[in-house]
Amino acid sequence: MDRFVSQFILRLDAKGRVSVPAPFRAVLVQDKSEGIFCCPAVGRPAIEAGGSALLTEIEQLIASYPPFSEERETIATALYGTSETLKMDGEGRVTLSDPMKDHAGIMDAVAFIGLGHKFQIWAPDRLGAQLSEATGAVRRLRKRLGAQGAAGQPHGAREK
Amino acid sequence: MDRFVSQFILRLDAKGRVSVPAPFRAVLVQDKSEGIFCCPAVGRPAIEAGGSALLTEIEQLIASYPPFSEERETIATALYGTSETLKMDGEGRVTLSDPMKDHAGIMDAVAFIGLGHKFQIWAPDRLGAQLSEATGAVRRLRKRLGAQGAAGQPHGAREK
DNA sequence: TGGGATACTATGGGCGTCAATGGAACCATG
DNA sequence: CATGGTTCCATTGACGCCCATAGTATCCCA
Repeated sequence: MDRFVSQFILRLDAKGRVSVPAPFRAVLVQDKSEGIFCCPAVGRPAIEAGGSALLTEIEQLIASYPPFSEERETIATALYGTSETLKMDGEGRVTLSDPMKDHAGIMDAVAFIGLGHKFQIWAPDRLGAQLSEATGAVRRLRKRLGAQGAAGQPHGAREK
Repeated sequence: MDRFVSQFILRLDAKGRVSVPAPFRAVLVQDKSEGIFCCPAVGRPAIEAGGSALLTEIEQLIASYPPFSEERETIATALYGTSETLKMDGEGRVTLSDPMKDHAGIMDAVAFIGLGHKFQIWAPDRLGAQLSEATGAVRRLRKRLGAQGAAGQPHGAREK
């Protein structure tokens, strides 16, 4: 298990703490991540979170812009400036900051959803809407790829 | 034996567990899969399941989109987010999650159907309708091809 | 070729462990 | 002294793990 998969709904307790799903913790420890790196998701009411893999991805995104360029400064500020590193307590719980909860619209429960090398944190009801929209997009994608008929896979699958 | 073939009807016990067919388990162990990776089939009341081959397939699809792109986020959310890795107990049984059972309409029994490098899990009654439809599709396909070859899996066999 | 023994699969149930959650004690800080 | 944050402990409920049973197919040997 070296990827973040599946989704989990967890509740916040009275002190605003929430348990990180055990499978996710397992991925993080083998990633050698002390804490959880996270930042607001651009264009979505969600929080990007993950270990060093996510950090590397962000670094590469920033590095793709020329040094000292306007865009690079803007991107770097938006991502690094709003990011935080949460640390887990002995029971594997973290406390989300108010700006984060505000960005995602999180009240008393959160949904963790795995995205492979990273994961996102949503307000459960908003994630539901996003998910149905996303599955619809995948269905359209499959149709466009010509994978319709009996149980084919999305890419290829031509009889010869 | 390195492919999933044939179909099996198994019952769920009181705790919601179901035995994975022994022939399928044999394929999974030589695939070095810890658990069974599975996700809802798009557009069908069924569950896609398999080992690392299925995971690789999804991974490649997602990797074909640039990081942080809108499409990639959407696809990853729909595929990774709705998937899970079931792990088998000592007797080769797994427990399907409620969302999965709900998606496939599974109540007290399931049908495993082999699809080569992966397999699907259906509610037995719904699979019957799907199968007759599929055989009809194959018949039409053969007619078009001149009624020779291509009588096997709908998505073509992979040479190894 | 037939009968018995054997191996294995599917299924049922009990028990222990771990994760999620709540709450209390303890330290730092103003 | 008050307050907020952090660490530690306790409960409960689910899940994983183990053993038991039955039915079936296979194999071996007479």
